[in-house]
Amino acid sequence: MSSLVLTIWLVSLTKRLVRRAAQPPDSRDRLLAAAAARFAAGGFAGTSVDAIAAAARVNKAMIYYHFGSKAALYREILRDMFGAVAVRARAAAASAVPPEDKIRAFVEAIAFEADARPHFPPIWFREIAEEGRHLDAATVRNIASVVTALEAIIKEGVSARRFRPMNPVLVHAGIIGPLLLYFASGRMRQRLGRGGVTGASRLRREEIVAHVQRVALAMLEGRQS
Amino acid sequence: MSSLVLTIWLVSLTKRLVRRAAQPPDSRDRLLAAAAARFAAGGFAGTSVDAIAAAARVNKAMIYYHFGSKAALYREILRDMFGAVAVRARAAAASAVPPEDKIRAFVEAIAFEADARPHFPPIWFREIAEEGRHLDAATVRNIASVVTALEAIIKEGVSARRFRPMNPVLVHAGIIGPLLLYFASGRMRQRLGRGGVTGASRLRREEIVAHVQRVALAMLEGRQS
DNA sequence: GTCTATAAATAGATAGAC
DNA sequence: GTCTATCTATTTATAGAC
Repeated sequence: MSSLVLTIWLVSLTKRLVRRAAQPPDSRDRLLAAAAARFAAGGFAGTSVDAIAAAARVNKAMIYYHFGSKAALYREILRDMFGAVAVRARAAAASAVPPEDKIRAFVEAIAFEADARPHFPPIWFREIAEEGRHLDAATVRNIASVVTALEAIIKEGVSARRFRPMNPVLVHAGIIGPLLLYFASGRMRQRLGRGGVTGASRLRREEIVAHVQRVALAMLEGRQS
Repeated sequence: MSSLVLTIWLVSLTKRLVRRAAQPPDSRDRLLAAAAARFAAGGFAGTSVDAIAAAARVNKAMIYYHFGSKAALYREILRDMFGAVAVRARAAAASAVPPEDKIRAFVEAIAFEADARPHFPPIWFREIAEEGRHLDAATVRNIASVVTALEAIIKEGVSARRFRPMNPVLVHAGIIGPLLLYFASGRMRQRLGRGGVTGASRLRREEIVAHVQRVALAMLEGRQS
């Protein structure tokens, strides 16, 4: 490697490090993280740009500098969120394992994203309630591809005579519904637990994931009607 | 029946009919109905009192006359909603049928309320996402009693050696999650259906209810690990 | 019970200096 | 890229006439 190239690379690295030292995470990333958390807790309408800027400890005008509008910032979060879920769901469908394991991997994929992006379950719930008013065409395609990935797994299982045919949307609801409910309701469950509901605060992540995996497989393997 | 009683009854009936003719449903009821629909579609923060008043075709000041504030109007809707669900869930648990039928009745109770109050699934989703910020103590008790009713059914089934012991919150999530998702996502499913997702617009109410009933019973009867 | 007018606070967004 | 100051529209809520 020529010393010129090395020098250029060193200079650019130094610049980046200096910038990071001055304002640790990039203001754009800080805004994305803060906005995701605030939108999850308060919804699009319930979250002001002032609140986002304060949570990110960034000047409000930076939202308009980076994203152009509050709505565009929100769309960016939706795109990232559903994009990541779609990638992981497609990966589960494409892996080289038996269909039963693909169903388990699909369930785990949703749970993984709920852990990686805690804003994802509440925001998904809100978007459902809102009838997808904020979703752009690309995001709708991503959501559709999650269901399509599940459909492909089911079809494969049916071809291999291990599953019986089922409406993929029905299976999807049986998986996504309980999982999102669990991940989005942490605080609510604790409140119910203090109110005397047995097992509300005790329910663990591995239990619900295993439960949803068993339920989905039991239905697909069709041991009852 | 004395003619005096008859006359009093006729006069009161006439008064009511005249009032109804002048302003068909009571302005209070119109506001409650309009607010429920708007809060479901837009959330608490996303719905203005102007929008509610316009939808109810009632003057905005009537909201403050009848309810005192936007928040109090919203709480009134939550109280009615969760009160009705709790009553119906407890009725399912208290009926004189075998535990299997009580589970089926519990599922049907949720579905019945989702039909009777279409604002109920989206608003429940929103309250979960919001971590129950708008819920007063009475409403939290009502929600808890829904889970408690389910717990009583499970315990009865366990005593009768027909169910195995299960965390009621887990069973609850498996029932409520898919049901709310189905009832809240009508428009979203149609959009996915147009986007090419198989069976998205085809899925019928009776299918999902029967599915959730079977799933809950399969888990409780414990034919697999 | 119903309505108009308006107060008071907060919202999203922009201009322009640095 | 960052910040201050500010414009404009909208928000919840109330006062007071009818």
